[in-house]
Amino acid sequence: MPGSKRLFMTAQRRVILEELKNTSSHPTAEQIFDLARARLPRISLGTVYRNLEILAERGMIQQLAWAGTQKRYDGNPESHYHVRCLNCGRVQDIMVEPLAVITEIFERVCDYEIVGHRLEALGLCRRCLEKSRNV
Amino acid sequence: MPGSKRLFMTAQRRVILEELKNTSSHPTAEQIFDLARARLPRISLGTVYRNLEILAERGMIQQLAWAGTQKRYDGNPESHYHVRCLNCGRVQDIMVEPLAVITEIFERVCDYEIVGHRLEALGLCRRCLEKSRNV
DNA sequence: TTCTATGCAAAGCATTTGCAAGTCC
DNA sequence: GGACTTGCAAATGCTTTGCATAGAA
Repeated sequence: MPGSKRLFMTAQRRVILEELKNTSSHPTAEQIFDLARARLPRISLGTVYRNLEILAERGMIQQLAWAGTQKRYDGNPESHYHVRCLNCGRVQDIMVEPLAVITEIFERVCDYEIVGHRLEALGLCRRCLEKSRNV
Repeated sequence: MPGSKRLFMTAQRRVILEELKNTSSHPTAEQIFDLARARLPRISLGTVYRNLEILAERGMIQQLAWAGTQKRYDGNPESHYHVRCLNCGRVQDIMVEPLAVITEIFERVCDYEIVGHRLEALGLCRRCLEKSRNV
């Protein structure tokens, strides 16, 4: 079962966690690797992936994973929504309370016991909108 | 721009489309490949991927990028929601109109132009609920 | 001292692509 | 006939894994 092993707080793990907490850009593993390598030049990409996996498993961070896209990571473990720019791929937080109405509606129309949902909005960020206006 | 080319209805394309329309199981490309190969033994996986891409681009089918590692496909091009059973992994269609309120709310709290969203409910299907009751 | 983690490189997996030959309209 | 597709195989891109060594408690 996940979480049954002891968790050593190595320099690598601490740096990864810190960098993730210090950004709101929902970076990819590669971007986190770059941030971490600036502080620990010998850290490897494999270590970054391994730690991101472990930290997500323990609920210390969030993994934003949709098939067909690169995974992104969020230092905020609280559940919240995101918007993704279809043009540049940027992901940002949405400051909205979880929508209970979704659970209510879904429970009414199917015979599942609904325990949650994953919702991500798709759109165009202001930067990309402006760029396309100036073509 | 997508859709500017003529679209030939080859045997491969027809079979892929038919198999997708005939199932409600939201198969992966590989599963569609197996279904198609039963009818066209020489079809290649690359052709399946290419056609799924083209058909989705033209709005004839849907590409579902859910949590997980593989994309899934839906022969129903109308946008609709899905529930996933956390226990057995089954995915089923939800017969609900797209919730416009989601777009409204998201547009109010961020400066993106929202063009859509992906929403997947998570829960336990009746079969799994009954099984757990009988333990 | 023991269990856990790291670096490195190789492997894995889903998907995409180049190309010559074939097919559709 | 010309545009579009196919099969095949190689390439790509992201992620995971094996293994010997290093580090944490």
